Amino acid sequence: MVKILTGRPVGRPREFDEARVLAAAMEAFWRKGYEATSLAELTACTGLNKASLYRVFGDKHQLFMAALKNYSDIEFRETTAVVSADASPLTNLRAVVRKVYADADSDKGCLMINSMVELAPHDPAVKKMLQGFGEQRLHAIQGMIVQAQAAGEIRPELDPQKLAASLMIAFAGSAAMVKGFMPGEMIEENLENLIDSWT
Amino acid sequence: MVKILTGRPVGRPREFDEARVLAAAMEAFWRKGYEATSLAELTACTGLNKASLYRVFGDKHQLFMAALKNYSDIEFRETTAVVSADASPLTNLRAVVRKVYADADSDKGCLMINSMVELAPHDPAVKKMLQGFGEQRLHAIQGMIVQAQAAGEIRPELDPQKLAASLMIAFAGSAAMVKGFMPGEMIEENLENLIDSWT
DNA sequence: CCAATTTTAAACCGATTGGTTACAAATAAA
DNA sequence: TTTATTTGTAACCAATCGGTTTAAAATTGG
Repeated sequence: MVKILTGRPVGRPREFDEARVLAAAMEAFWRKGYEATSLAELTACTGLNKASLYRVFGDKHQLFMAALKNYSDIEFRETTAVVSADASPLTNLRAVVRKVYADADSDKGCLMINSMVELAPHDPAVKKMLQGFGEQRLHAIQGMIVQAQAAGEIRPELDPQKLAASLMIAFAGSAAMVKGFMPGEMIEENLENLIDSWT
Repeated sequence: MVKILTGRPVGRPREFDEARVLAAAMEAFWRKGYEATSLAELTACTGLNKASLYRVFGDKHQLFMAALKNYSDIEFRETTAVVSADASPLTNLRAVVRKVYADADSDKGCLMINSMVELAPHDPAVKKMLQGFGEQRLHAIQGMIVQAQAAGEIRPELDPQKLAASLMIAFAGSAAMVKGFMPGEMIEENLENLIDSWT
């Protein structure tokens, strides 16, 4: 017997959009952190009840991991999207910097940095996932720096690996400071100055 | 009737040292964060039972605030202690930088940065306290930079306020990155390079 | 010794936590 | 129309949460 592929699955159709639910959960974790976000809040902001949430996403920790991955995917996709083929490498790097700090401008900061601070030391799964995301970004930034050096826009004697690391640290610091201490403009200016010091 | 001042207070003598208890609580919050540290863990690591803990320090939030202030006091005192009268301003600044990143070298990071990320956006009392600690450090660093410029050790055209801000951001980023992504040596090198770029 | 005072220990508290189960509703396939 | 399958709702669960109360133990002062 060959199974007929009708577009519709058997059983009662679900009344929610999986992507929207994940986005709502991500927003909650982003705003309040993992521990401080209760299942009750999650059901409230997603509109789903616990049972549905569990069947689709697993437990709270699995849902969090999915939300974290979702955040990284979106952030990385949107950030790489700002580089344009006809711009100079340095111009593109500046665009990426602007995008990154614009994302973390609200007092929510960056979900990846928030999670690294709150969870990484005692949550191996989160730590491993974040290390992957970090490597991905470190290499992407390093690649852009190498290109800019080839184009003569960044001083060639500077080590691309070290520059990339310093930019990552500045990103992390920005995401932390914006949550309680420094105004966005001060952070923006600092990032611009950092890039300027490379030229 | 004049009250006689005998050294010993009336009533049953307490069996614990207040400073040691606060240090133990601080350590717990530092390692696991505010939300993830339960009263049960606090009683376990301090040795006190809930009733004693509450009578002496108030509720969990008050205890946390005391622990946070304790952390800041200790860190600031120890850091300023490394500056020596006979060293050059820049040498002292380098010593401070080494001390700061040495403190955050473990994967516990820095309790102030941890708290800023976890709590500041939705805890006004914590946010206000951290802003105070931040201003204190910003001014101290800025003062050292001005001194170093007067001594001709840092380029005079650089804005001391901006340099101090960039160092604070680098500190915050270091404290975040050490918790899950970057090895201590990479962070150390980055901070050294930052200071070098000012000379 | 007795009264006042303070600390300790443990039982106790309602509320909330993350998580499950039982069942009715809604659909496709037969 | 019946059966299988999946979803949504809500009641339910034990464990833990932060916090309080009660009473015994230990001290000073009279």
